[in-house]
This record gives sequence, C-alpha cells and structure tokens, in this order.
Amino acid sequence: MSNTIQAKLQGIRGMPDVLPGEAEFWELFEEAVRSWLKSYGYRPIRMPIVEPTPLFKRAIGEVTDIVEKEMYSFVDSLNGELLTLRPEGTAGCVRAVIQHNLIAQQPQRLYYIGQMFRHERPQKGRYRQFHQVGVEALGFSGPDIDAEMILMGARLWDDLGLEGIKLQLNTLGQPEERARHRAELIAYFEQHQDVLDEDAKRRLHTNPLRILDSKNPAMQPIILGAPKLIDFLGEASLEHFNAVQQVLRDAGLPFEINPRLVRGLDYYNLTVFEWVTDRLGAQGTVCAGGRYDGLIGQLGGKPAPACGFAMGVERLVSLIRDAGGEPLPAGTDVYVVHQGEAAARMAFRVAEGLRDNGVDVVLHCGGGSFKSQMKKADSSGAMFAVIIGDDEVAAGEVSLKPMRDEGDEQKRVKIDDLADAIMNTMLDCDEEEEA
RNA sequence: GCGGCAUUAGCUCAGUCGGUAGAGCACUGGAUUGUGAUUCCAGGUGUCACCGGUUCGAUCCCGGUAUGUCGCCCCA
Repeated sequence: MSNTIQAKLQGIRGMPDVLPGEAEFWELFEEAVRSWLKSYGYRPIRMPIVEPTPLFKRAIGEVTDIVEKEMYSFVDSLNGELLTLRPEGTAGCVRAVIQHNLIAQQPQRLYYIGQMFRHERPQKGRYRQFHQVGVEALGFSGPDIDAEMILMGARLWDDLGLEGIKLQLNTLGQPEERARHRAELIAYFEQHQDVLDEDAKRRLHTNPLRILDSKNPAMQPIILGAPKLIDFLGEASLEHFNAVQQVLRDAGLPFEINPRLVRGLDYYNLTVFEWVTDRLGAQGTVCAGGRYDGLIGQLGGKPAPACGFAMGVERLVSLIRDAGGEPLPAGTDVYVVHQGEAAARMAFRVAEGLRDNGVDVVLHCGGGSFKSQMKKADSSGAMFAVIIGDDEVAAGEVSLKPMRDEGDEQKRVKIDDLADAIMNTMLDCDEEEEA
C-alpha cells in the first residue's frame, strides 16, 4: 500500500450516469420519439459532438451566456485548433447541411438525438452533459412548417401520456424590425437607468431584448411600459404570426402569447415557442424552438429559411417517470438452469436453439447451487425455467417449468419440441390477456 | 457563478446531549445434497463523503473541499 491518498474515482460533476432501471425509460422515450418523427417524415442526421469554436460563436451570438461562460472549449494540442463540445445542436446541423449541400435541391426535415454540454451549475433537470432531441426543417419559409412543428409537440406529449405541458408563443419579427425596436428600447431604458439592476445595465447595449425577460420585481413597472415589439412589426411579419396561430386554432390547440418570451440564442426570428410545465421546479421548459431564417446565410451557406426546436431528454424522462410511466419490460422469456458438465454443454445448445426461434433466453452462468439458480430464474422475471440435469441429458429432453402461472405444471419436453411448447404457451397467455 | 439544506451498509433511513453504530429491504448460505416466489434459521471490518482544526478522545462541534438538492441566474 502506498501512502498517497488515492482520490476517489468518480464521474464529472453534472454528467450523471444513467443506470439500468432508469435507462429503460430512456429507451422507451427514444422509441416513442423515433416513431413520432418518422410519422412526420423526419430523417435522421448525426453530427460530431465537437465542432470548431467559431461555429458556435457565430451561430449562437457572442454576448449570450452560452458563449460567454458555458462552453467547454479547448485547444487541440496536436494542431492548435480551437474546439468546443457542442452546447446545442442547430449550429452543427446547419453546418453539415451547408457543407454537404443538403438543401440545394429540396428542403429537408431532419432530426438528431444526442448529448450537449454546458458548464452551468447542475440542478435537477439541468446538467453539464444533457441530451436533446433536435428537430430542424430547413428550406421552408412559410408559417405552415412552424405550425406543424408546434402541432408535433402536442402529439408527442399525448403519445407519451404527459399532461400539463403548455404552449407559449411569440414572434420576434425580422432583424430590421427588431433593430428599430431595439433602438427605441435602449432609448427608453436609458431614461430609466436609475431603476435598472446591474444585469440589465450590462445588457442595455449588448442585448436589451433580454431585459424584458428579467424577473426582478423592481423593474417590472418599467418593463411593462417598454416599447412593444409588436408595434414595430410590418405587414408580412404580422401575417406570418397570424397564420401560425390560425393553424393552432383550427387544430384546437390552446396557447398563450407571451411577449416576454425571448429565446436565449440570437439566431431566431419570427415565430418562437416554448412548451413549459410547472412540475419540474425551476427548469420548466421541456421543449423550445423557433424560426431562424438568417442562420444558414450567416454561417456561409446560400441563404435559406429554416425552423426548428429542441427537447430536453432528461426533463421529459423525468416527467414520464413522475407520471408513473411503465418502462420497457426488463425481463426475459426463459432462464436456463443446469447442473453438471454434460448439462452445461447441452444448456448452450438449448439456449441458442431457442434464440434461433426468437425466444429471449438468459443462460445461467457462474455455477452455484440448484436452489440459487432457481432463485435467479425467478428474479429474472422469466416466464419459464428450463431445467437441465443428468436425467434430462440422458433422455435428450429438458424440464420446462412455468414460473408465473400457478395452474401449469412442470413437464418434460424433447429438445426439438421446446421452442414450440414455449411459443404456444406464450401465445395462449397473450390471448388470455387480450380477452 | 451566488445563497440555503443535505451526505451513515448495495438501497431507504434511524442513531450517538463527543467514548468508532443500528433497522427494514436487498444479497449469500442453510432447513429441503434437483425446484423459485411464501416460512424459519444464520451471515455486517460500513475509511459514518473527503481534508484539516478543537479535544484525552470527533461519525457527532468548527473550517475548507467534493457531490447532491432547492432557489437565483440561465436554459433543453
């Protein structure tokens, strides 16, 4: 033993492991999400987790919290490149779309699922490594795709059995409209400097729009009296916003217009939306997005409109668990118990033979008493134990013991008949359940 | 990044007014040397998160650190 104190090896703060038991909920969620995306015609795309740092600075905005203080950036010591672990997915997706000319011929509906990284103080529902489902529709200009994306959300919450997720909607207008509003806003807040808190003063000339999102009670009166963006919107912007709302009303989807809804990333324009819940404490947003018509051009592509949103997987899985969702069953169909050398060899043949027939099998490994093997067969959740000992080997048979059905008795079955015997019993059970 | 609270067995938690600790569940073995889930019996040496301070003595008091959690900030 050395005298050095060995630091306990542990994962990085804010980057939790997802263990069996919870991971099954993730798989349930991912399966539901993939089938939902397919039903809307979205296709998968996979980008690297690491991108050149300038990509995020240009896409997200230099003065955002993400770029200012939350990015995991580092120098690639082998060639001096400045790289960053992606803090969000849209920038990388757009980069890939530009690089491979994906929307040269036609618009694309794309999605990805994966981890993102932001150096924030961890909390429930907020982690330094977290996962998002990103959904992007590139090359679409009309309000129809915005509305469809919002309707998609409503369907997913329904598919997942989630209640109490509410829609908030806003429009940010076009850059020139925002610029005029911004100038008025700065002028207005400058007249009320004495009321502004430190954070607001800092933002006054960098990102005044976000002062509107402040929760500081002392500032609420002047925020309420501030120039409203909607008064600066032109005909086209208003029409776009109205058209989105019209589809939502036609679909009977309730929403709240929240003029203070300001997305944290700079690339948005026109429609922005958030799905929020009050069941997750301070982290209420489970899904958010909007239109980003300028981003593709801003990143060097041929200018094209686009719209997208992202969901927080940790937050949604947490909601699913709280709602009493059932994870995918972790059990197996058959657990093979065996005693003796000849039986062990036969057990492999039996197990593989069952798998050839589509039966899930756990083969007991690691020896142990017969009793302990039966206990493991029970706790595995298997419908059947297949028991192989000297008697069975000699007869070329196995003993098939139903573990869940009180009425059924253990019986001897020829190896060739085993798969059929199991399948027939399982089918009977399914029919009984359906009846 | 700031503030509050927490951290004791694999899990959920008691407890020690400072004298190095317990329960339930789980797990393992046995009663039953080929039959689980029920029953009974047996099985705990756990750096009481880590580092330091006070003390004859610290799991307990104090300080720091780490991690979690709640809120702020921000966001998915």
